[in-house]
Amino acid sequence: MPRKRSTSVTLSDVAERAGVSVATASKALNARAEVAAETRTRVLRAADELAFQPNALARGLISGSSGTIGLITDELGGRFAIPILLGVENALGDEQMSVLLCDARGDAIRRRHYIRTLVSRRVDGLIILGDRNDMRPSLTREIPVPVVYVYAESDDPADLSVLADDEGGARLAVEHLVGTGRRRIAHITGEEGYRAARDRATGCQTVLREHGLPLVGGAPLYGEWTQSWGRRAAGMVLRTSPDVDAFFCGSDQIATGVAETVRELGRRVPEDVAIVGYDNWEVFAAQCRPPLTTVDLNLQSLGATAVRHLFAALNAAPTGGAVRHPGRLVIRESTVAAPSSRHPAAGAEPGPR
Amino acid sequence: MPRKRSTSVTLSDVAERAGVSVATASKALNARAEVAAETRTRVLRAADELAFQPNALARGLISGSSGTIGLITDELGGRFAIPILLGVENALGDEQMSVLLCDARGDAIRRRHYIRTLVSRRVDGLIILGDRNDMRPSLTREIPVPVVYVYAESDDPADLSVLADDEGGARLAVEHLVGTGRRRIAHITGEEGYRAARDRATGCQTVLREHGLPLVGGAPLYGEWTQSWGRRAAGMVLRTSPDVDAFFCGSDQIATGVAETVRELGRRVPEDVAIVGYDNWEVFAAQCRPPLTTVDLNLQSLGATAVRHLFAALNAAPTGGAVRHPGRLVIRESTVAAPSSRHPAAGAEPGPR
DNA sequence: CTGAAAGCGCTTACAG
DNA sequence: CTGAAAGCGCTTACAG
Repeated sequence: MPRKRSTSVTLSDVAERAGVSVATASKALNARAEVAAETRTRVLRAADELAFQPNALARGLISGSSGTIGLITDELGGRFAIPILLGVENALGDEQMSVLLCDARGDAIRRRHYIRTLVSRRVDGLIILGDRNDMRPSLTREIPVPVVYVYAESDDPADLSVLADDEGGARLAVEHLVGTGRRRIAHITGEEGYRAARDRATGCQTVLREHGLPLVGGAPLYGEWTQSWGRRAAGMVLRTSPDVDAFFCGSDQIATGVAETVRELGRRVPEDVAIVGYDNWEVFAAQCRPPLTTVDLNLQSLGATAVRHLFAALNAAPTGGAVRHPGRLVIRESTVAAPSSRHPAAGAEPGPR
Repeated sequence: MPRKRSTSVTLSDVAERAGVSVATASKALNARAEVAAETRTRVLRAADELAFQPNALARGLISGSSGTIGLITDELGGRFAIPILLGVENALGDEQMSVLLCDARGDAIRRRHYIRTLVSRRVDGLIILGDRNDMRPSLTREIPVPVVYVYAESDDPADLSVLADDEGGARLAVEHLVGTGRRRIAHITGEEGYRAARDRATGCQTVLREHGLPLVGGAPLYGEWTQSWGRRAAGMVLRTSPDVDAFFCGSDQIATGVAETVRELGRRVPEDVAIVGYDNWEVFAAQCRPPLTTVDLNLQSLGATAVRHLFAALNAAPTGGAVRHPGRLVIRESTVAAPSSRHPAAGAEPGPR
């Protein structure tokens, strides 16, 4: 419990210094029309000299709105929460809103506790940020303010959920592969338990079917979201289907592992085998040998979209349903040879700086 | 601007339903002593039935304290902010405090704006979270509440800064290498402009000097914080100093690159060459071939420490100075051969699941 | 043990 | 154009 705060400058301090009433001071500072220009200047100067900062708590009490949004995350540590969070925070800043951050760590008790706290703090709305694109139980019933689910879908169709468009992202990737002449494409991805993995596989298979192409190996290779799974799976595919000419991978980590094995088994990327990752996680995608073509989920803009929907719900009747936010393809050298590659031999490392 | 909120349940609703005054209701809910047990039960039941949540804004107005802490980050996207943030958020939760999160994106204008906003919201204290351990200008003068700097040091010695102990971390790493018999140690690290890089180099060189050992190559190899720099630098060292028997790296990313090159040039890790990373960034450290021994900065507990110091400052006269938070060594197979390594040949990949 | 009253810092009709 | 008054939802001396 903090010690009693040193009293800060208050509106009546400003009013006194400007020689007006607090009512007039308030109007002057809030740029209401009915204040004489000269009076306003005086008040503004006084406020400035005293470094007056209006008490947002008092304002909130009156307006019934705190100017804050609660953001409850499942797992901040994951690699999806942060970009989304950044998009949310940025979009809220434009609206003079602040974000109260709570990390529930995937614990239902904690989540409940945080919801109570945030309601008590009179947040104007709530964003529930999931750690995977999957379905999850609605929490809206216990929350008296508008709620938007992000990177997780509420199981109540009356709730609004903003999701990454995994099927669409996979389409972009595989269409790119087909468009650059690949015909023997395999799909190595993460755990089948993730809807994201299944949706990407669906998008991949749909495109192949549209082009009358087979999926090498006959089925997606589900496994783990790790480089080591990428290495192993690539080894299996290269052994059983040596004519494979492209890998579409469920993540950049997997793609990095795939690239290592392809390289070690003596195939050239992209000349012999193309590789596409997913996530555009720079530390992997840009540092892979060669750098990875990959799908960027546009997570920041997904976060901003969520905020836009939340504001719509604050101002009007909320709408439900799932919004799929599109990704984009980032093309690097793992699918298309660099314009001026001096040494076609693998292993050429770019120079410093 | 949100629409006028649907009026929420208020203390007088509770009081009315319980048949008491708001004053009594307040006392009952706050567990003050001077309330009859029977009255309290009645009030609590009424509050429960109405799902009453006290208005934190009103409470804050009275107490002069909002029960929130402002957290201003430089770059949430970096890999250090999140673990620290988690530690901070968790420690604050234990104290019933919420965190208002603002990402300044390294922009001084934004930072100023956020400081004003947070002061206006009457945060009880502020945490300034840097994106590198370096020195930076103090902001304390413009902030009327206690401030703690984390993962960045204020240039005003009267301010309190909590930093990662990079020199100590490097000592742990190099002492481990020396202790396991390495004598020809090289140091490959990131940009010299980072104090973290320089401090780690200092720690490394100090330990070597204490043991009368040379630094292979004569000086630390400063470069970039990337795998590709690790690959290049390792190639250089192996060419010019083929008797090198260990690499201490400034990051796990660099170490990953080093491991790749060492492997490709036919040396075994750890038999011929040991590698130590820095950061314990799991997606790199655990997925490296072989998994990396590395220094964990204990960032979560660093965040908790910062909160502890902030609370001390809230309750008493603040103290200044820089606190160095210790890291710890995480030992994996890049320095010590696994107990039962069946195939000493490189490339053995662990099984699935 | 209970309740009426004052007040936290501000805004907003409403008189003047 | 300005200011006195009421009120946002709560807590806290202070009477009773």
